[in-house]
Amino acid sequence: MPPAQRHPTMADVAERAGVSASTVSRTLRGLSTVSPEVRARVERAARELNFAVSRQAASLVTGKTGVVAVLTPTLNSWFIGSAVSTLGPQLRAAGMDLLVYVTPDMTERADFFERLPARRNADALLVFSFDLTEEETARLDDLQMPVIYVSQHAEGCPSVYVDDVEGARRGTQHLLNLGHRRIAFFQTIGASGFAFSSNERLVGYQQALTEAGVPLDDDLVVAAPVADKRSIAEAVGELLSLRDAPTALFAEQDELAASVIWTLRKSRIDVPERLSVLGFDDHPIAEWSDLTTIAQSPEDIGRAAGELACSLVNDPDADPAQHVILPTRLIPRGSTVPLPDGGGEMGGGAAESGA
Amino acid sequence: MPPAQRHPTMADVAERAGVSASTVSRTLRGLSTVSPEVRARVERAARELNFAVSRQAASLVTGKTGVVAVLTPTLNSWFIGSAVSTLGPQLRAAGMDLLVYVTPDMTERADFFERLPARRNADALLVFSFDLTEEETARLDDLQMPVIYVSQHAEGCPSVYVDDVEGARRGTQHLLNLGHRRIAFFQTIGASGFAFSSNERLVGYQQALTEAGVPLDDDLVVAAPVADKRSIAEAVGELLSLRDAPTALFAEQDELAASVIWTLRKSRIDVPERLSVLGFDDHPIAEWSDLTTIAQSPEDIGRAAGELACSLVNDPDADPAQHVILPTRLIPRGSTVPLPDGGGEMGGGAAESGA
DNA sequence: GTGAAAGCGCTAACAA
DNA sequence: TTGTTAGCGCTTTCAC
Repeated sequence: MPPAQRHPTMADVAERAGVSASTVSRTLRGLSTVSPEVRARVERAARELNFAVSRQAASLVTGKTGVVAVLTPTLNSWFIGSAVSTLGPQLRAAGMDLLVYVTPDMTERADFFERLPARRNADALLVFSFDLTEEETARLDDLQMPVIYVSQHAEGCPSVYVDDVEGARRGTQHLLNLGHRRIAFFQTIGASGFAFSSNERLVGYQQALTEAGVPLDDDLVVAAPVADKRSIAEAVGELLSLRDAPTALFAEQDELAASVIWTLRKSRIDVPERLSVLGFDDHPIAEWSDLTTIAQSPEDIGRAAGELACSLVNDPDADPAQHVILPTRLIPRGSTVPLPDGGGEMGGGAAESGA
Repeated sequence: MPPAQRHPTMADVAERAGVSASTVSRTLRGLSTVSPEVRARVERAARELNFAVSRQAASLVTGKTGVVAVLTPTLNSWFIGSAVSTLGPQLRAAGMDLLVYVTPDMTERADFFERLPARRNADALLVFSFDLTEEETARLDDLQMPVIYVSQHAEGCPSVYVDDVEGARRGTQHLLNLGHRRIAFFQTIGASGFAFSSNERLVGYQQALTEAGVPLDDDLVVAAPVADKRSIAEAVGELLSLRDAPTALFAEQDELAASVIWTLRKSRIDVPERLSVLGFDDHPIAEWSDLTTIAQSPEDIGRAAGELACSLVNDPDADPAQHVILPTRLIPRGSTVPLPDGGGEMGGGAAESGA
């Protein structure tokens, strides 16, 4: 019987089952080279002793830690929270643990990059931080382990992200199909570095307009910080006072779109009657605000990232620069309506409503 | 020079610095028994080799993993996300890593409790899951490591939570001070198990009424699931159609309060003119909705939990059943106003507005 | 199919 | 102040 105040070891289990430690190890790892009866004895002994394998000891000899690390500025975000919440069970199913490095400000981040604690304590790193400097990225390149970029494209590195261009294109087409021709685009400024998606979405918007033969107009592209209601109100005001004011507005994110709607309603400007508003993300606020939006699924992204991590860790000849690009999906809600005099849906509309 | 495709070990550093591995170990752990010059040599060698200590190997001999684990049903929640986001840096500062076990559904949770992977892979466990069964709690009691309950009271175990009774009492007093006498209380049903807080808040509400000599009225206490707008609307409808309808409503959580406001406004019932609404939590939606609320700080809770964990791990004679009870704070906003004919603030009001 | 022995990278006790 | 030695709990040859 093992000492009371200590965790039982394989030796304890071995003794109890009347076998050697090697056999216990083989049994518990499910190697088939163990006879059924011995296996049963070992499993019973392990259960009775409440034995759990020590990752620490195992990793010392295998060289694998059984841990996937996540680097993120925060967990308090719809997107990241959802993605990581999916990631956890996903990794667990593959027998891996999830270690989280939260670096809300520059101090913590600098510390992380200086010590890079992940390097010895994880088999792979998922990067949820969007605004890394070149220097930081370079540091990660030396990491001797798979580094996967989430929700951002990283040249030469594995990454997982949604097709922002295509999503924004489809969203803009939806507005075009509703008869809108003067469509504004509202960007965010200085967000926590979603810059990659931001640009892509603008590109998709421009593509759709160009394809439809609608001229681009710089006056229709405005920007403000998501949290700054004042700037948002001003930008919206400027748009509406244009000689040829927009009849629809595509906000780069749902939170921004919701702010716009809130601003407009406060000024007694009806949405969607006076201005159709389209968002991006399908953030919970979109449903609350009855906002038409282009949905991305953080859960799918988390799952894909987890799969990618596992495959890169376990399969030595997995493509080390694999990109997983996930689709988006238009969710029509009440904030976008046909342009009154414009003629309503002009084809393609029926297909969309299935979403 | 160490082989290319492998992490350098202490032996590599030792060789490079011309000392023994023990000296490297001592240096890197900051033990003072190392001469300044040797220390400098070792540190330089370690830096040049890009060396990081392997927790796995160290823990094998020290018996400590350097890891604090968190058990949570999700990370996609304002409260948990904020708390864990604070916890991360906090632990990092104490040299510990943060491991997260996410168990969104019963399957994962059953698996967690069956294997209890935390037992060999962490020094302490923070429990963010609220609705554990007795059996599960018992299992955690055997865990041979500090288990800290967050946002819930656990008899005989260390825990961290806010003073819900006092918060609700103060909130109710705020409404009483505004002249309200018919004050409804809106509970949530079958939430992910915030049952502990829920009951406490009801108690605080009742206490305040009783102290003020206002009779309790069961008709004024209603309940609905947070997400079920239909039930919420019905419950509110019933309240307003009472012969002696309430003039104020205290919703147990901000999200519920926001739903109530939304419902009322939709039915053209003015808030706060017709009904003052008070929430609890200071969830971001409270600011959005201009909701008076009783704030709790998930950041403070996370921080306190981290401190508690560290002290229990490092200080063998720390009180093993310490409770940290944090205060709440009333945040007056636009959703609560004096009762028109009731006479307005009746003292104590000035003190509150400082919040 | 099973056991014995070596050793993963580190720290702790002891010796110098 | 520093080096030597032993060993943490496990996996992995290699015999049998």
